[in-house]
Amino acid sequence: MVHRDTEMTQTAPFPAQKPAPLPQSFYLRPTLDVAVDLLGKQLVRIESNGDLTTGIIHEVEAYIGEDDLGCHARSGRTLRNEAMWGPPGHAYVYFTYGMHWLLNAVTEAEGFPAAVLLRSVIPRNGIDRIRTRRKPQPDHLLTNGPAKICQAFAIDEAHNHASLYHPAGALTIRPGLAVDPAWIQTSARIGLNTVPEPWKSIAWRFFIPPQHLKN
DNA sequence: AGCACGATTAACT
DNA sequence: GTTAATCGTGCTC
Repeated sequence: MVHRDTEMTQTAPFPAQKPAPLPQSFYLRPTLDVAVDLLGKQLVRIESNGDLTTGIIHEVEAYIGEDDLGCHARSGRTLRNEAMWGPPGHAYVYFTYGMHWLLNAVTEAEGFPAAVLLRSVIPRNGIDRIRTRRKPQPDHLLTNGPAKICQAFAIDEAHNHASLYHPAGALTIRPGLAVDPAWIQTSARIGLNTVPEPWKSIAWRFFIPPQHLKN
């Protein structure tokens, strides 16, 4: 299989030069720890034809258990949300607003529903492909939203339950940039408009302002 | 069976 | 700042 890339600076073939995916054990930890540690990591999409698209994760949110009234698990296990009860390190991809897909990484032990929503990445490889999939706009607006990521990386229901740690997987998360803890900011989670307190305001959103990641 | 709404986005005033 | 788009899901009747 030939791996192609649009970056002029890319010389060695993928994945030889790329680090191995984060192991499943990375995700088998408290969700808040996983969320913080996902900042600076690389989201890596390899399509069946070898096309490579990657980006640096810099904004995430944690959703933790049935007691978290902002989490889809609040209404119990259903066909839609069952991936959150599954093994850690797999994808939970769901459809919302009648048109958008959103990507989460499942965390904690199998049987406990929790996940980290990927809200924003900075494109690294495959920017031309991202520009094609997204509507024309400035680069900094191409992947700065959870549904934008899925559109830019061609992620949909086919990836629900998929492993994020299998080296040959279509969708993996791999080591990326070193992160200075001082860069990390927190806030309430976005879009939980009708969720009761304290869940609406709890600071389970973690992000790094993009200027820190200009490497 | 019907209905309100969503872990959003883009376009609009 | 506001709002349409667009439909699967979960809740009510």
